[in-house]
Amino acid sequence: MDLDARIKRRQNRNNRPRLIQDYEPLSPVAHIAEPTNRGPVFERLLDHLDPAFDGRLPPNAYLYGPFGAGKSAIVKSLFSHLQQLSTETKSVIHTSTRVRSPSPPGFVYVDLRETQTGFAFYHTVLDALADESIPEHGISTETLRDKLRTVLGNERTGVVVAVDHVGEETDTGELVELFAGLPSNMSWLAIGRGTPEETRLSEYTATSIHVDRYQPQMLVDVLMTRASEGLAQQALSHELARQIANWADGSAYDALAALFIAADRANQDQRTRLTEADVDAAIAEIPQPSVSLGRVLALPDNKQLVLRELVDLDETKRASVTETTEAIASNPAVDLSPGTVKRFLYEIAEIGIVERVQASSRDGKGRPPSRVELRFPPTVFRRLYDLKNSE
DNA sequence: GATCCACGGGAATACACGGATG
DNA sequence: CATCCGTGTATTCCCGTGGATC
Repeated sequence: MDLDARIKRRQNRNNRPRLIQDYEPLSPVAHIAEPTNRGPVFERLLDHLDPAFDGRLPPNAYLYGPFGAGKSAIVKSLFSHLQQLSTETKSVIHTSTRVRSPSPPGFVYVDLRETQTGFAFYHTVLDALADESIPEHGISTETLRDKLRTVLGNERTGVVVAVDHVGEETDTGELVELFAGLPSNMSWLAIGRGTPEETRLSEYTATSIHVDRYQPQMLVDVLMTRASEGLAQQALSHELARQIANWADGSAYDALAALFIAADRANQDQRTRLTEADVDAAIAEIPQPSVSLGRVLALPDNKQLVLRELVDLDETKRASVTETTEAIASNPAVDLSPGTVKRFLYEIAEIGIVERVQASSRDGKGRPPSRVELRFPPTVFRRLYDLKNSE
């Protein structure tokens, strides 16, 4: 928690006891700086990255494990520390008259959820490596790649790129394609869910590191830590945390989503403590299986806008894609043609963020319509979307 | 089959913006 | 400075295909 948050929290205290002090620590897609209880995984990653400390480039590798095991949190945290270290070391070397001390590689983290095209990928990497700002328009992908080659040519040791969420929108073949034609002083750490074999990443990597789901006790710790940062004192009992943890089956994502919804529900009721009914209701709201809100919140703005309207739509307006389209497109807040809204709905369904469910074929002629059902908990999306768009 | 919608791929068009040109 | 050009992205539109009933 940063200082601003601490001060804000003191301010709020004076009004009246507020259950929710801060949504951020409760968010299942926010990663806190130091993930708890993940020491062994850090150690294995550091073993793999060990050559970096001698100024050599580690080979390609693959970190994999189930949904909500903390993979992204671990790598984000680790890479930001390593990058900082790398920058500091380099500046020391620059200002020192003595040479010969090994130059560490650079470390860049790329999330393929936000970086889906080759253009976006090269842009992100380049932006992290170059001091100058990189244009986002009027420049070809090929030019961007050339620039990246040039920058890498000046890197003594090279760069390690963490590529998160391989296998969602971007598969192994596309990953390899992105690195094709780039200098060999660039290696990658892929992160995904599938095993090295089923993703064929074993063909490209020397090392695979597996992350296991959380043990229930670890999840309880995670929940208590987040609750202490985001909620009023004593709002979450140890017993309720245990219930959530047991249900979540090792997924910190699911556990935090449940906590978030339960807290929101209690807050609506003007209570300052969570009850078992809050938790039950929360669990009922989370679809199984569900898709990460990280993916939802990484969609283009207008697609998120369509979803934001969708989650508030009356049940009766959701009977068919056509009806849903009309309801959303007729909203003045949505400046899109009905055709586009419909297109978006189909595309969002195609990638599994909503699911088309065929109506029990009844009256009428022609192909029976289908309605869309959410594959993510609406309460969390609603709050996070509104928070993000109110700033 | 014939007919009626639902779907969804992909072409066409509009757009935003950095850079080049005059 | 005003304008045009090149490029990737967003939006819109078109139309063939899929799947149901009669």
